[in-house]
Amino acid sequence: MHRPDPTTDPCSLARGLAEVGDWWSLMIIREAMYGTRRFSDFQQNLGIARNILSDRLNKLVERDILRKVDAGEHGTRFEYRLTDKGRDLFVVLTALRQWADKWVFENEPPLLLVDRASARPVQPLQVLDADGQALKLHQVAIATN
Amino acid sequence: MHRPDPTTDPCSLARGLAEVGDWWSLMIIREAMYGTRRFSDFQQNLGIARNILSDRLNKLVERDILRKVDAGEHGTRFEYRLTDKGRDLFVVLTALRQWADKWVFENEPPLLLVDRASARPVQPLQVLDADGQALKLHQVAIATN
DNA sequence: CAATAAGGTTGCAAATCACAACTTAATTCC
DNA sequence: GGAATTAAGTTGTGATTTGCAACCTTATTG
Repeated sequence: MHRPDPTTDPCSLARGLAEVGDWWSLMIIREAMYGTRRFSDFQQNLGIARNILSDRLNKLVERDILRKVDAGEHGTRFEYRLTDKGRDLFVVLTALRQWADKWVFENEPPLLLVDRASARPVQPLQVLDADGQALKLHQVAIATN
Repeated sequence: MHRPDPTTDPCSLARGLAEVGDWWSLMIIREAMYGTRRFSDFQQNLGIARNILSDRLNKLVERDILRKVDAGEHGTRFEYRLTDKGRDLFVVLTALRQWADKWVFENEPPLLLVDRASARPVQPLQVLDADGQALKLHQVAIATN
């Protein structure tokens, strides 16, 4: 990927993509959100090659999205857990999930994201203005900070 | 990318990723949201190789995220425009943008997404339950539909 | 004390990507 | 009205990244 150096790109979208915008990274993050923590479990649940998994886990740890924790006292078993930064990707993954629910499955998704307490589906995400009004693409602009 | 065949994966996240989860595809979609429509303009604004751009544009058209429109009557000039499906990715890109604003730029993003009418920044996206209460990752579950 | 499991690393073949050059058709320039 | 330029690609070639399988090392288990 010889794209414009993301570490100097002023667009946060590009910077975000550079950190997590990769098939396996996102699948690992999804899996972590489902509760997976161990190398072997990621490997089996995702069917990913071990070297690729190793590489992605290291990168995600580098970027402070996962934390590598010693599990079992002897330094031979580890857990990879989401950091706050990683956990915050929940909104992003939810947005993509909802998009695909709507457009790929045409509103008949086989799996549904629900509120654990009430078992009712979560609301569709919306971009809101400062007064809480939903905004469409053509109603927004990019301003310099 | 030898990942589990996304066309049969019941997880909409995986299906969504298979459609747009690629650096260049997302940058093209971002660019399209900024108003870019022509092959040459995408090429120059993104600094992407022409064959890769050609490939990604074709795939995005295939997937009904962009529409290829004849501009100028003679079939030699074209425009690539977002479809409704493509435009709906606005929420996804906004979620990622906000995440990077917060975590990569540490709340000092150089560029800001604002409401065009009031020039005030848009609200941070939140996953809400059916009653409008914000939900955290650990409060949700996946249910079969 | 041999076998298995966890968590990797290494080597190699296959797929993907980037860059540059070429193509074709229309338009503008002189 | 011929020459140069622009739009929108396609093709070829080499570099990079990926995937798969095999190997390694340090516990634990039987």
